[in-house]
Amino acid sequence: MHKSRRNDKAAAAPAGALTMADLARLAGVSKITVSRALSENGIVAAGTRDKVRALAAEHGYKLNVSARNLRLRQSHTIAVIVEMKPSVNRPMSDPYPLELLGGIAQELATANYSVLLTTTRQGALAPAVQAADAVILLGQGARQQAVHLFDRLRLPMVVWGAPGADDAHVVVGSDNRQGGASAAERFVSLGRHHPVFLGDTDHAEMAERHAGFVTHLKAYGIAPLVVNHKAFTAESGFDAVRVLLRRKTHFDAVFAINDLLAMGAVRALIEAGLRVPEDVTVIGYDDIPLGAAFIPPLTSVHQNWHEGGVLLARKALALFRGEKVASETLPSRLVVRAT
Amino acid sequence: MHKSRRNDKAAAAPAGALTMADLARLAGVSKITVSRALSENGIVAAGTRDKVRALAAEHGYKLNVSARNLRLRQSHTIAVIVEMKPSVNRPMSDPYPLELLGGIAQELATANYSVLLTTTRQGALAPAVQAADAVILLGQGARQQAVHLFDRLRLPMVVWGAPGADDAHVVVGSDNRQGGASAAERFVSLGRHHPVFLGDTDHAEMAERHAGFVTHLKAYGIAPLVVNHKAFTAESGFDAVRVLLRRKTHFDAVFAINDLLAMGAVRALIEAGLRVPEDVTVIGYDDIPLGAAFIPPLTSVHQNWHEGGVLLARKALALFRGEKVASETLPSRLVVRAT
DNA sequence: CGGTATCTTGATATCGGTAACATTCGATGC
DNA sequence: GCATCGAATGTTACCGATATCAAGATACCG
Repeated sequence: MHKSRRNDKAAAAPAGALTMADLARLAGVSKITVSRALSENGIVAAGTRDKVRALAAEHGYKLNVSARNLRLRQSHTIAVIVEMKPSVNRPMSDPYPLELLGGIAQELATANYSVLLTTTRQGALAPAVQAADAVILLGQGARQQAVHLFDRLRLPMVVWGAPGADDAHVVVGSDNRQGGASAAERFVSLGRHHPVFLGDTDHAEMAERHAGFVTHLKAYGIAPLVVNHKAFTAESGFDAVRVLLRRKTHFDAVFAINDLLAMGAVRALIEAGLRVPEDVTVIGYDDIPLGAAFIPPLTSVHQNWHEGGVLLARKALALFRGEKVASETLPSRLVVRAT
Repeated sequence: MHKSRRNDKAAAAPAGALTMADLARLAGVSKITVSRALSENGIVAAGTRDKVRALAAEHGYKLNVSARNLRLRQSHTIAVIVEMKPSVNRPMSDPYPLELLGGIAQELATANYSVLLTTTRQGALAPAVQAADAVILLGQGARQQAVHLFDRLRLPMVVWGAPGADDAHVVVGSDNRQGGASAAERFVSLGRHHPVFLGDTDHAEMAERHAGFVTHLKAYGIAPLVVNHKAFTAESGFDAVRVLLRRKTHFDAVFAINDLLAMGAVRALIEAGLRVPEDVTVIGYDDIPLGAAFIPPLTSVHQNWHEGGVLLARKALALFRGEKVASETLPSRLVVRAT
């Protein structure tokens, strides 16, 4: 009554400043009883519980998360660090970070956890990141950064990407090697003997696709022509294939490590008067929506990003709980369409 | 020494359990002195400050954010709610939520704020959301939801979208009306007299684009053919144009409210033997990276999402501080390429 | 040299919850 | 009828930081 706290500052933040103590007074019980009544597994008489809950609802009581986190010594928060590098040769057209994010958010929400989002590019990490229970790292060149962060934060960490030799941290990713193999498999089953691999073999994930592709073909005595290509755009795919055609290279199949490259390739082939897939078969990677809407609809290797996000979240939580967690690779599957 | 706290649970969370009190003991000063030494504007002797800071760095001291937030009665957190509706007719290929998110994260980081990410789709909001200092809402059908949330949370809120009649909350969006007008402008300057509008006029933002487009043309006595179209995919753009061609509709320009639609339209035109842009000019909307990589490169209306994110963040913070904040519309601009 | 102004540091209380232990009270057993 | 048990609730003490007010140390003034 006498404490005119309501007149503080903007009265915005402390507006709903109803605490458990207030609620306890209203209900004629003690703080702890209120706490127990509101908590899921508190041992309270049904009558009291209902009364308290009704009162809480009526007055719009909000639990003070900071207080609880402080007392419980945990944050109920997982930090997600997204590497935002709108690099020249890798347009941010990829919907994948957002899909991963969606999966992560969904899974963590069901576990009653919050997602704290941070992007690199901004200099320092938000201070709250170090308070998180665990960290999930998304991004391409994430590897070195990951180690760096790990040392600095000393937090459980899960990384999205290609599993590497260094197993310093848990990695979740889709099976790029198998993806490459499934493309090879299809070429073989179609009787193609002169396939071309189009992509950047220096990139960790792409290297996996390349390895899977080459290895599988080798079993059939087929050695693909590898066109090492740094850029990831449709235009560069178009150009690459045009160069092949101009040189009169003989090939009857193209596996591009990315749908844009594949679409560019298809366009170049058609423009040169070749038929797709009769003369040359083309397989892309990522199965982006545009590929399905492409004309002709693109055959592509699909990755399940949403599920990847869910998995990342689960592993991060498990890691925090001190459970033993292993890296995991998600299967990818070839979606056969018209090319 | 005697407190074997280290053996708690997984020893993961309380591992770096170095508190200010510990640090104070090490430095031979009191807690509050440590607090002041670490805070930016604390009044402490230079010697003490350096000593404390060195000690903190050496032992990897981490500030307990929960404790500070509790004491300071604020969360230093802004909740971002992303409406994730992987609806059939609106593929999540749009990179825009991620770009907005990037802008928001960047701006908030410089203000030393954290981003708490939540998606709809998950039933209940994370409990931490109500602790946030403000809320930013991203998503298409956000409008009704927004009001609902506003009432429930009683938090300052900023919404991304088209400014509507109801000014219950602050809205940031790009100028769809102007975007539509700039497409019209280009058609006029090219001397096109039979333009087609392709898109869903029921959708708030699209309706704005339509209005701008029609209004601008009207000044020149031109009435476009409006093809009301619910879907947002390339395929549906393709189909829509094919229908027009089959009906022998006469038109020399197409304005699609989305790049995918536009690309589908271009494809249909080319397939029908028409030349783009000589016979029919096509303008898309959003200027997605895919469009630039399209063959031929797509002319499109560009929206500055990153800046939009920054603006959303700024307004959310201002709102929290109790400042007067108005809705704002960002200019969009036509990027002329080959179509 | 006494006294006050300034600078630096400290003791204490507090933010809003929850764990651990204590207490009350009715029910049950013998 | 008395002891015992268990359910329901309360008391107290924290979690780790910071604001407030007070006190000690040092410098400066006439």
